Parts: sequence; C-alpha cells; structure tokens
Amino acid sequence: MSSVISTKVARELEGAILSGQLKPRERLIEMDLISRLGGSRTVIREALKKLEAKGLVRTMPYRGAMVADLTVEEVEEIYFVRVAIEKLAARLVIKNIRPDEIQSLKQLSKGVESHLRRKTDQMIEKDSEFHRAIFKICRNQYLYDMINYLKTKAHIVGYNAWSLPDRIEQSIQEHRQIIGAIEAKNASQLEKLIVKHLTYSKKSYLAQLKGTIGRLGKSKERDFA
Amino acid sequence: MSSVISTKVARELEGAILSGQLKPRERLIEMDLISRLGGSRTVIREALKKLEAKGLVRTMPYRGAMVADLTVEEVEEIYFVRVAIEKLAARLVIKNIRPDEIQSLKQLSKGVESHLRRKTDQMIEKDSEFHRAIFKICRNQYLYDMINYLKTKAHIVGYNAWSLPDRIEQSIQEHRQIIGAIEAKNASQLEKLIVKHLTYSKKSYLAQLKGTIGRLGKSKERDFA
DNA sequence: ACGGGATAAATTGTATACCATATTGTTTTA
DNA sequence: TAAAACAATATGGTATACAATTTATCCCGT
Repeated sequence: MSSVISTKVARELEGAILSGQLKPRERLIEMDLISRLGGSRTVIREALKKLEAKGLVRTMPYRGAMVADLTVEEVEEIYFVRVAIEKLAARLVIKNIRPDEIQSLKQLSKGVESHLRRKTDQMIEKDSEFHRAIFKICRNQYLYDMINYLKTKAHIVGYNAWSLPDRIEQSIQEHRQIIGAIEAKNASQLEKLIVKHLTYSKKSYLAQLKGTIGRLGKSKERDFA
Repeated sequence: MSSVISTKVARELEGAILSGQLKPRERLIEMDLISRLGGSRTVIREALKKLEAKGLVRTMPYRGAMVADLTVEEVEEIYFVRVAIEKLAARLVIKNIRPDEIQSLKQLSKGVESHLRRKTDQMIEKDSEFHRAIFKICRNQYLYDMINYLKTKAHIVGYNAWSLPDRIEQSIQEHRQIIGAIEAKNASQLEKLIVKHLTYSKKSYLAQLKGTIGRLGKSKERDFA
C-alpha cells in the first residue's frame, strides 16, 4: 500500500527498537513519531501496522502502540520452535547446497572475520548476512520467513547477543565449523552445531532479559495472526 | 490500531477470500471494497494491510492489492514446513495433555460428528475447533501461530479440502484415531496420524490448484517479512 | 492527607477532501 | 501496425475535522 515513505519510516522505527533506543513496553504515540520520523499520521500508522505484523509492536484499540516485549516463557517458546525449524533447515542445506554456494559462504565468513576489530554494528550485519545466506540455500521461502520472524522477535530485548565476552571469536569459530559440516555433507553434525549456537544465543538473551525485567514490570498476553 | 471497524472489514474480506468468492489474483480496488463492505477508504486500506500481513493479500506500490495466490512450489514448501512443525506439536501434545483436556477433545469430536449431515460450513468450523484445541495443548503460542499461518495460506485456494468423496467420514475416523493415540500417549503413532492427515490435505489442495491454475495464469515472486 | 469519582486533556479511530504520482487504457500519429 | 502522446483510473500521501475512548488532573468528602 503506502509504499515508499511508510516503508522507510517502518525501517527507521524498527532500527530504533532493535537497537534499544526504544525500549520494550515504551508507548509509541503517533504525534511523537511524526515529529521524530516525519511523515503524516497516515504514514506513521501504516508503519506501526507493519511492525505489528512483524511482532515488534503491540497495539490495543484506543490505547495505541507500544514496543513489544517478551517474557521469559515466550523466549523459551520461541527458541523451542526455532530449534526445530533450524534443524530442519540444516537437513535441507546439506541436501540442496551447490559447490558455488559453499564458496560464497566461505567468502561471507571471511567478510565477518575482516570486521573482527571494527565496529560491532558492521560485524553484526556481516554475521546476519552469513546466516541469511545459509537459510536461503534451503530454497524454502516459508522456512526462511519463519526463522526470520523468530529471530527478529528475540532481538526485541536488544542486539546484545554480542555483549558476552569472547562472543566474537567464538562466533567465527562456529562459522568455520558450520562450513566444515556442510562441505562434509554431515547433516547430524550441522544440526548439532546449530543447536549449540541457538542454545548459546538463548542463554544470552535470557540473561539480558532477566537483567532488564526488574525495571520494566511484567507483561501479559499477546495477539498476532 | 484502527480496531473496531477495520477489523470487522478485514474479517469479512478474509471470509470472502477463503470462501472463494474472491479468487486468487483478483484485484482489490479500494473503491469497490468501499461500496461492497462499507467504511471509509482509511478503514479499507487498513484492512488490506492486515490481510497482507496474514498473507492473504499481496500489494505492490501504485498497483494496489490483489488476492494472494499460490504456486505449486509454494504449496510444497508450506506443507514441508507444516509437517515438521506439526510433528513437533504432536510430541508436545503427548507431553503436556491433562486428563480433562482429553475429555474436552472427545466432546469436540462429538460436536463434529453431530454435524455430519448438516451444512458443510458448520462442519468445517467444528473441525477447525477440534484441531485448534489440540494445538492449544502444546502451550506454545508461537507454534500455534505458525501452524495457523501456514494453514490459512493453504486455504487461499479455497475451502474445499472437503470436496473429495468420503472426506467427511474419513475425517471423523481420523479424529478418533488421534484421540486414541493421545490417550495411549503414543507419540510416534500420533505423529504418523498427523503426517497422514497432512499428506492427504496437501494432495487435495494440489489437485484443486492444478485444476484452477490454467485459467489464472502464472504468478511470480512474493514479498513478506 | 487519601482514595474515589467527576471533569478535563490527550490520544486514537474514522471520515472526507485534495493533490501528486504512478499505472492502465485509449487515441493519435508516423 | 506499432510507437508515442494523451486521457482515465487508482493508489500514495497530506491535511483537517470530529467521534470514541483512554489517561491524567482536579476536587471533594471522609
């Protein structure tokens, strides 16, 4: 629908949420967003709708929008599903991957390493690129969409799966192992690596969530589809 | 956001799509929808956005909205993911179910049977209720949402998983078996039943899709999250 | 002072008008 | 006949107004 502007606004807002500028449960008042992001009320509302669909924003009638939040239970639920889907993805990757794709994965992995000592933002982007590339190999748009949805959801508590000590080096190590398993066509090995990765990621999110849950108060139900 | 009216309009529109009144790739022109469903342009536009998020409608800048459609490949992709998730659900059900929930499942199953000779619409509703109840037992909202999304998507081609001969009797039979497997806490048996159910359902959708694909022309890419 | 209820302010929901911009359909023209 | 010019249609976006509802403020009796 309203494409150009509202999409841009939605992207900006998403950035603000994922980067932690806007915190979970923070109210998103249309007028404020207008003066902050520009555009008309219509545009802002459409952007909010988009983010609602993405699960980053929650709205209630006549109460407007707020940044979505996650309970510990929800994080558990998310990772439970995500593990299952990513295991499936692992099998698909082994089955579908072509030699040239292995090469570009290696390339991407190098890209991550090159940012080792740089700004975290770029590092994160490169890392996402690597993982996106893997899931694309599955050649199943729905699988991809769902992983993406679950991943984004978890990111609401903030970007900082990277804040833990040695996370970066460890991540690079993981990439190498992943590529190794793919080259060896070792599906169960790849599954294992992915599960390990997710377990770590989950632990990190939960730690962060428990750190912030005190000053936010509890949240309850959600809506969605 | 716009809650009351636009939600109602979205529901109506969804009904029209799922029931086949509005066919895949049919253009949804705002003015037409206004005169058909009432409400202002604002409301219609928000409703369309909602359905876009649900995957029932596709929009392109300055080209507006159309009823989403599915290629054969997409149906394959959807069912591939859905089978995996529902297998997961099966294991969760066995793990989490309480005795009283078994009772209400039996009750719901009876509800379906009572509509055996009635109008198909009510039958479908009762059947959905049964399956919804099962997935609720998983106590994982995300799992539930995803199954629901995939299910709805598949329904775009029309309601008629029921059009095949003896489908109703067969479905009732399946319900009994499912309840049996749950009572016996037999997870692998339950998985098998669900997969069988899905396989059948998929075949039915594909048959229908292939029947209609000729007079619709091909579709290409999709967007989404 | 304090909680509870009336009142005012703020915010969202819906409607409508208007124009810019892109697409689609038709006509003209080479 | 095909391409180019034009007209008609539909969406993208802005602005404004008002209704419905929630949220904040004030007032009051105890």
